[in-house]
Amino acid sequence: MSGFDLGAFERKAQGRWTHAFEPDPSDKEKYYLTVAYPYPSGAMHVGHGRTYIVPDVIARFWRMRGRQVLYPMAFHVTGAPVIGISKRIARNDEKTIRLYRDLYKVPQDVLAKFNDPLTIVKHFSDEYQRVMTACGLSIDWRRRFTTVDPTYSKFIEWQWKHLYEAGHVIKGVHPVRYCTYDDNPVGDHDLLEGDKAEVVKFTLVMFRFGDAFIPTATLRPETIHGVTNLWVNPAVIYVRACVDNKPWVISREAAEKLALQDHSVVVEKEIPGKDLVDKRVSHPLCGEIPVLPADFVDPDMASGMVMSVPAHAPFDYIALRDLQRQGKYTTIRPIPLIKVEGYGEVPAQDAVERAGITSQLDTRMDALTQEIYSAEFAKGKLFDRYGGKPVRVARDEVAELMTDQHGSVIMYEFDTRPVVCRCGNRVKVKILHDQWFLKYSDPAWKEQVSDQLLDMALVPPEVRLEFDRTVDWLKDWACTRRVGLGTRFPWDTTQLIEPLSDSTIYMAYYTIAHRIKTIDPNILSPEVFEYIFLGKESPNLPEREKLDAMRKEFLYWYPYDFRFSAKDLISNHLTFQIFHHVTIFPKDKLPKGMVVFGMGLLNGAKMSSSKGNVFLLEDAVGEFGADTVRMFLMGSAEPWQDFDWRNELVISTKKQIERFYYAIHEMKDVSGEPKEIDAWLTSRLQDHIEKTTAALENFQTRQALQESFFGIENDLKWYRRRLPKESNGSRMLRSLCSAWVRLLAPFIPFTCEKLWEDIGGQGLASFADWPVADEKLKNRRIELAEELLLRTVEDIESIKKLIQITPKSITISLAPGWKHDIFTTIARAPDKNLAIREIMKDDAMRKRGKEATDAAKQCTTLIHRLPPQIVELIAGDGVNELAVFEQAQSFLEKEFGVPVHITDAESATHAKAATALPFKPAIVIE
RNA sequence: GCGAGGGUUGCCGAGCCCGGUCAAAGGCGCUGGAUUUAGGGUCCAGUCUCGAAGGAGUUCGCCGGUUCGAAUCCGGCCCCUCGCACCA
Repeated sequence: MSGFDLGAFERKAQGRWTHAFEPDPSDKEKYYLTVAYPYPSGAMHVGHGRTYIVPDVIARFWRMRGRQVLYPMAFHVTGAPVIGISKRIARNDEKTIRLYRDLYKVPQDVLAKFNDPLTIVKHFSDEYQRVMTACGLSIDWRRRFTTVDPTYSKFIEWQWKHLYEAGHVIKGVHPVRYCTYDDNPVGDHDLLEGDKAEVVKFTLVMFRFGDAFIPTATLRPETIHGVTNLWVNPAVIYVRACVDNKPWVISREAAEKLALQDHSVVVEKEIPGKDLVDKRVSHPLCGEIPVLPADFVDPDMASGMVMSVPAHAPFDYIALRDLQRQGKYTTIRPIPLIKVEGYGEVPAQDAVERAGITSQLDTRMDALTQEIYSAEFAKGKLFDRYGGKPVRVARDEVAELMTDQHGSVIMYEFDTRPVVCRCGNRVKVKILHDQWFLKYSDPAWKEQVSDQLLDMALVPPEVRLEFDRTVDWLKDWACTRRVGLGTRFPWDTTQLIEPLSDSTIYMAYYTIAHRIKTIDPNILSPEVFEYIFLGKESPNLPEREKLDAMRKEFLYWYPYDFRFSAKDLISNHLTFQIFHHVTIFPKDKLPKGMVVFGMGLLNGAKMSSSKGNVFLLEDAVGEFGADTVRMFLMGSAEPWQDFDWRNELVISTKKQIERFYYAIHEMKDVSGEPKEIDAWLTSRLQDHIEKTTAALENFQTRQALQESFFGIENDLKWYRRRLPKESNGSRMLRSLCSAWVRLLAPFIPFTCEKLWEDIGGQGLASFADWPVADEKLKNRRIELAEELLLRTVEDIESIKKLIQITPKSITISLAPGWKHDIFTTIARAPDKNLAIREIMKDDAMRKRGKEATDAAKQCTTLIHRLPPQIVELIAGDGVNELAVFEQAQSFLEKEFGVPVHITDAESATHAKAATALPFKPAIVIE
């Protein structure tokens, strides 16, 4: 027998698989699955492994079931991340270098070339292909492409033409995080600090100040009626600036920000904050008020000036109180204007005093402010003299009034600060013009998507709700970028199509990817794609033969059957792709299903490359073997559940494969005559085949593995136990070997390829026929008999343990016929509680008296404890218990090493014998 | 805050949708035993509590309800994870 050597199996199979998984259209029914293609900016870890192995298992399963299976792969390289990475490497950023050199193990000479972003993606996409192949993924690599290929760009342009013509592409303005130093919008990954900050809309309330205006930013314009003063920071230098041709007094920072937000700003002169103290300002809605000094005023917050509402804002309240304690401004009184449940006349005072806050600098002040803000917004109502409306209504109304009549404008600002760019500069909010959007907010478009979702299979079913909510919630999506790699936006070639927006219908591109490579990109006009994908003829189409071949591929493969992706893509990619599909393709080419994955954990903690908490897939494959990695990942959780990689569990998985390997070798040449127990094993095998098949049809890899691996293994254990001492089984085991190897082939293909050869299988295991359960080989009666025996053995064991005597003999007494009658009557009774009464109406039973009622009660309990199918069988044809035990007598004597007697209860002498019930014989150990 | 998912016995994790088969699968860990076992392999047994007869008792985040009967259904509460956009 040859030894167990996963590495050798891998090398051998790889040789035989070359070009094996490159399907073309054929007469067979197709099965097309896709995964979200990777963005190759780093090495693969075991979490990626699962993402691609799950579809591979499914692909292999359907391939063995006779389908023509397409599993393609490509690389997504559009966008900005690699640009950032290459820049950081170019300037020798320590952290980045360490990540790539030490964790991803990029050789020094390769790393040196990483200042070019395309080199990075080239390097890692080659690595991806190498590692994916090492994992045994049955991918058609002929179709590999990247999203910056010129032909792909042509395809994207065609796609966008459709979107545009459908009216889904619109132009607008959009506030973004912006770094004035880099002169670019700032994405999450470019932030040093403040990634949680959100852009919020402030209303600038314009106070008249001599010939100028002082704008104060607020989220609560309705509180204008309660303003008692403005706050200015005396230590800050303010400026007088001409904003949109009107003089404003604002902080220096505010001047810069306003310039980014569609305002013309010309700074005229500086004004020290202290010079503004005690000046008077006015607003039509609150009259004339003074400007007071306060240290808490932050010049980097909006306009740098604050309107004070001491009755409703804790900061304002405390600042005013502190001044008044010094004997200043004692005539100013907070002006309450909102009634809110749970607070007194002056909510800010109430809250501050309740919390026992004494200082403006108390860290709880922000939380307190938030608390009052929320309470007033949710439950607050303005006093009748201010209109009596709920705050949530009044707020918008007042804002509108101010904008229309009192010169208010909107200013964008972050809700938390600071927000700092990687370059160290403060990030500001800029309004971008010429920003293009995909109009996902369009109700008609949404409805098309919702309709399509109804026709799609979603796995697991719980995600359907999440998809529905996402469609509901989606707003317009800014779909162009100024930096990054990608396809030029056709209506403004200075911009690029944003990476999520160029990855929505590429599953269709896979069908032609290998063929389109032979065509000059320059002739790929929209008409060409119109023909390939929609069958629309136009005059003078070039390369007609190639186009026809591509049209044929598309028609054969499309639509895809299932798309696999991680769960965090539901709120964007997975939903976007449906939007795009419904716009471009006819109904019969729309997606059919999606499978959504859970996340990966490493030793209980979230996997994260940036935190170094990853285990590289290539290392895992090298250390444990590809089959081990596959089987572990498939068996540890269902695809949609989170899984946890733990080395010690992986090691035991490897032992399991080894056990399987040797088990097959031990069984493959066995030649004994079949016995009764072979029929049992065969019958059970049919069940495992059925259940494994059903599980894989539902993408339950874990369940499938439980059935096909552990299920069969446990049956074999019982089987061996039941064999006579000298026997090692019958020749029937050979067919079990064949079925077992094929059942496991999708999971551990390398080992199975080797075993398939060893047991004389024809061709590749990867293309062998999937086992089919044979109804004729199922034998419920034998299974029931074995079940009875097994339960009795377990009972004997537990009694033996309890009584702790050395047994000299065991007597098994079977229940008499009349107890079987009772059992059957109760089992069939619709109401089991009334059945006893019915039974006791029978004369024969009544004669037995208490014995009969006891038996009836015990039967009722027993029936509730047995699985319903078994009860049904016992009550039906039943099982000849006497025959079962007589046949198993030598087995039982072998098991327990003492003589075993079998009697029927009526002829037994021991008192225990009376306790015998159907399917539960009395046991007497002496 | 909004949206989605989840809390099971030492751990991981089935089961809950379709209430009785559930003291609750499987794996891991631990304990004991067997084995020409190299102290790491394999096999067997045990692993909530009690029990010298296959049984009984208390468990499935917390509280309450429905039911002859609830880990499973309903209501409330607490806690955890993920997504919330211009980022792949």
